[in-house]
Amino acid sequence: MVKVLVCVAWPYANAPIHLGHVAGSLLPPDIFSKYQRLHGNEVLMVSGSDQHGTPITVKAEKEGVTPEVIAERYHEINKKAIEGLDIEFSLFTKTHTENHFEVVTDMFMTLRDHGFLYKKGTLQYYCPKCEKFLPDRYVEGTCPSCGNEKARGDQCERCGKAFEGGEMVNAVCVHCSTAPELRETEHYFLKLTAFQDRLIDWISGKEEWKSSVKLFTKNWLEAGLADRPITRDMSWGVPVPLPGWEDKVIYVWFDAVIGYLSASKEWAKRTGRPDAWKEYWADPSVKGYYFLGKDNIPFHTIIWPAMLMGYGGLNLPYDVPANEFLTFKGDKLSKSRGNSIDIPSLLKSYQVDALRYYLAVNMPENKDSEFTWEDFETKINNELVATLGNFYHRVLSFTFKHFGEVPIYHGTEAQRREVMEAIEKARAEVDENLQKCEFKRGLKAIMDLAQFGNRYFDSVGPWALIKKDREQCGSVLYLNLQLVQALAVMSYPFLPRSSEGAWKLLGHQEGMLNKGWDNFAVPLPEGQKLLEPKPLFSKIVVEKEDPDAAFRGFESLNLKVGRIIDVQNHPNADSLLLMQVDIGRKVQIVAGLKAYFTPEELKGRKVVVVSNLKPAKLRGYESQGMLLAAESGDLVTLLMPPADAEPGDQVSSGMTPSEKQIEFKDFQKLTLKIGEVQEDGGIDVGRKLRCRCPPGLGRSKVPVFLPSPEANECLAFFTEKGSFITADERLPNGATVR
RNA sequence: AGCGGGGUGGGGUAGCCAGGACAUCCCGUCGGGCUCAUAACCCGGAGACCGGUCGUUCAAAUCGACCCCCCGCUACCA
Repeated sequence: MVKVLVCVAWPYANAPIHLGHVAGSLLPPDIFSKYQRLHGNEVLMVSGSDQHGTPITVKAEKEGVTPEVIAERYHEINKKAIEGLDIEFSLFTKTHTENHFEVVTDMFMTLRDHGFLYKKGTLQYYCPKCEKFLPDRYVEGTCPSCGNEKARGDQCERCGKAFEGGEMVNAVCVHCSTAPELRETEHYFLKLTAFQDRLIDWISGKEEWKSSVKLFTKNWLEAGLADRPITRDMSWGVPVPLPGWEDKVIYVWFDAVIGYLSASKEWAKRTGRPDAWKEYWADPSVKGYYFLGKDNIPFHTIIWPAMLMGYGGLNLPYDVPANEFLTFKGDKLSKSRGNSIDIPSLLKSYQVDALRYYLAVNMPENKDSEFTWEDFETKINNELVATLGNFYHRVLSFTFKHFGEVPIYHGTEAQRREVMEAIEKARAEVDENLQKCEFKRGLKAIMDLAQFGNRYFDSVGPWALIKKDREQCGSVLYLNLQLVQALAVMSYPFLPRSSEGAWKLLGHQEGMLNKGWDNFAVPLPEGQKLLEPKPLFSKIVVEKEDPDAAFRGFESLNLKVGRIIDVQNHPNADSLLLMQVDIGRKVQIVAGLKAYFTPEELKGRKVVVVSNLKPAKLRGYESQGMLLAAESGDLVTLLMPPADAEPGDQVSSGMTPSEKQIEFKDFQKLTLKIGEVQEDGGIDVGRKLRCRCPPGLGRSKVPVFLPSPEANECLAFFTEKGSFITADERLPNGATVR
């Protein structure tokens, strides 16, 4: 019996967790821990909600509530979702607790005593009336560079100039409009640079780490570490435990990783053995596993180890089996089909084990994987139900019907050995892979055994034997039941419900966990009464796709007719133009068109604008949309709205454009091309496509939307008045629009 | 554009770090079998010149160079 520490990345408490969290960082440690417990090992598995930091205060301000309200709300939601998925923590706590504050304080003070923290002063705005330092986003003033009167503390949103302390003109506090004064404020910094060499040494010994994790860490270390500030001027967080620092808190990234330790201590207190945590942290033979997504790697392979080195006496991570991401391209479609991807509604529609199976079999262990409803449906129905579920059920129901109990075994040892060897082979493979945190392979070994079971059942043909030789039939069923038992035990880490279900149907009184991992090889007690079996898994039906689904992607774009009012050169970039465009309201757009147009050519032109693009700063100036242009080699032309179009007209193409903002990268995924209208109403974009458009298109070049790059159908652009957007006749068919 | 990861039969994947005999497995597909089982199960077939080009080697999916495409982060991408 050994002890194992399992640490799970702390979900941030400003939103509900989604399937990506589950597949990436929650399910893997649960499988691992269940496996370890089945082996009789003692597992301490901890995590909790990461509740501090600015995103939570911002959300709280928006809703007009305190940060606690937000942090607690999502803590509860997420805790429930995790429990619903049968993921069992020793403790799933949160960071806004007295215990956590104490542990963070201890870490802070110890690192400070050991000389790994130092103070550094910076100039920052201070409001004399509110009597506090103002975080950057709480200061407004006039930008000295572009004259924008609504510039914020650190940077002007219009021209993007970054301010040094005090550069902004007429700064005011956004709360009370008092002019703030500049004061020197101090912050603590973690001396990461001091650990660089030790970390490099430590990493080099990590043969068992995934190559991606190790390589990423190595590159980061070789690029050189920088000391990082670990305190901030705000009030939501862990207070800095020093006199005179009452208005500051510990930076969230510093406090959150300490959660592993504080949760372990909290767990120990709760179990009534306050020192029990040391068994997992101070005994060098105990391995600590940290499960997280790839975005979190440096915190667990560099920063947290550095903190632990600086603190002293505690174990560093043994393995960090970080996963990639589970993505959902079908997310939008899923909503239109009445399927939602959030966990509570998934749990309402599908069995927990079905979800766990799909997420495990599709786990992003080595590269991003994608959740699709179609794949979900086929994997559940054709693998989980058809292979494993069917084997359980055909064996249990046939035996129950004809014997009602575990039959007596009259067969030969050779016959028994054939089955036991298959079981042993699967056992060895599952052991080998789960110990290395290779979950997909482990699951595959289980499914292979289920397949062996089906083959075996077929080969011995109990349905024929029962008519000829009841005794012999009982013997082969006995061996099949033995396989069922082995599968039940082995699959427990992945599929705990059905596993225990099968275990009970075999008539066992004692719980599986008590019996433990090795028990699946033990002979079943002959004569043990079976329970009446019912199928452990059911097939699922995912609703049919909506016929318009192909064009839903177009709805994510909110296109409007605009008129360019003013154009200036971007003061700070070679290729960018800065323009004001009327799209019913006035927006500023930054476009990389300087090489193709002069400001005079553009002024006054009607254009097509993506109006719901998420604003972004380009070389400092905010761009609140984008002009659609077609390009082919050196030829770049703007799309042309029809004569009757007015600024603000919707280019809806008969769909319902979304009001939601679209990320630029998502916009880039859409396929927009130039095509030529054919006699028969089709459109040639280099190859011929059917066009989903109303009549009235002349023979001309037009922009079209394709549901996918390979689609054979497209949608032309037309306004709410029904007139078409066109494009320059010189463009070749298939030119791209962006 | 820079950095990292990836491109393997229709879809999804293993193998690649430690090159070598028929390129793995799942799904789908085609043909057959069975009828205990949730039209589930079992057997067999078809289907891949392992993104492209060039190189190293007796031998490359596996090593190297260059190029193309996808994904993530970063950026004077809008």
